[in-house]
Amino acid sequence: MAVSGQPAGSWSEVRDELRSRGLRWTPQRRMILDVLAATQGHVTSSEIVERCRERDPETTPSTVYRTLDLLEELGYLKHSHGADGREEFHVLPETEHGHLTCERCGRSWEMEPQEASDLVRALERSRGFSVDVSHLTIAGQCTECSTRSSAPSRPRCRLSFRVKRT
Amino acid sequence: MAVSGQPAGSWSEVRDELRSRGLRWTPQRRMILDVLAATQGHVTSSEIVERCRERDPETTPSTVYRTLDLLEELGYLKHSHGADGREEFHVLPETEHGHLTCERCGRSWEMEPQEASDLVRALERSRGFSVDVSHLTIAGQCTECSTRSSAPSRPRCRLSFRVKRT
DNA sequence: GATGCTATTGCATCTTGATGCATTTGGCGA
DNA sequence: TCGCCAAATGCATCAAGATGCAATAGCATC
Repeated sequence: MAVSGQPAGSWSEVRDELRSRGLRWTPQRRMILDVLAATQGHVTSSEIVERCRERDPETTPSTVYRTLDLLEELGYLKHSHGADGREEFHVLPETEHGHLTCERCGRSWEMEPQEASDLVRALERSRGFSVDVSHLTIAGQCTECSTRSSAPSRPRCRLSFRVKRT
Repeated sequence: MAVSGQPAGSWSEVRDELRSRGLRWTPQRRMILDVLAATQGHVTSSEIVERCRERDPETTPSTVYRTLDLLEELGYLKHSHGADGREEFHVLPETEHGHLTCERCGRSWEMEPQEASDLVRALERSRGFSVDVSHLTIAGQCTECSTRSSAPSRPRCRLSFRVKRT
């Protein structure tokens, strides 16, 4: 796999890796990579679409989505879920981390892999299941919300999932 | 809160609970509850919409979605995420459980709360965060997929999240 | 039984993406 | 440099929901 810890310069390999797999280096992909290279931390796919549109208003969203999918398959990106619940990409390399989201106030926090390590090990041992921590988003209630009011108030965010149907 | 362990008969309380909160008992809600009462285990919202349509082809999807949201707020339903990744409702009372999903083969398994109890306790202790296990879906790779081929094959399902924007 | 207030419905529209297909175009081989 | 062919793009369309709004209709009261 291509990226395994290099700093941002790794984008320059993408072109070669694509070619070596019989895939193509197109102007659209180049632009999307430029946008990603100028990005750090979390970005939602629609943010990326917007940023591409700033550079080229002709940008087709589906091309962007497909490219993001491809880059994730190749290991240059990872996605998880932001505070607002939408798909969110992590531009690699970045420290792996999961997320906690409060169902009441909607805030979210990053979680070090080690915080979940017991779970990870337990599932590994008992089921041979290896957890993808960076994809993990744990919903629940944060301290503040659980202490603030004990009334069963309405959850502010109802998370739902969608999947790429293949 | 209304439901706290009663068997299916608890649906009959819904009407009264709605009224006591100044909410209304409408034919549409009645039908949706009939559908839910005839349901066990997991159902996706669109399955519920379909079943409602079987009874009354006039059913408006948004009414169903809104009713499901309401019922979840009232504690009669819980949602999480199915193998195909879409929103999935658990008709309560049901044993609380989380889910594991394999990112490669797409299968999923139920997980007893106790399997996650270390994590739950750790987060409770360190952050006061109380995990909503029944909402938890852990992505990763199942034994079979991790042993079957070590090649970094393409993940078959890209999960994404959406949230009710309030 | 009639009335009025307001919760709910139904409709139209929006959003985030996924997908099928015809057309275009990288880029390898000659 | 040219041509070819599969990969990629762009477009149109679909899908699951969310949401704003005007019209409808529960239901508590009289």
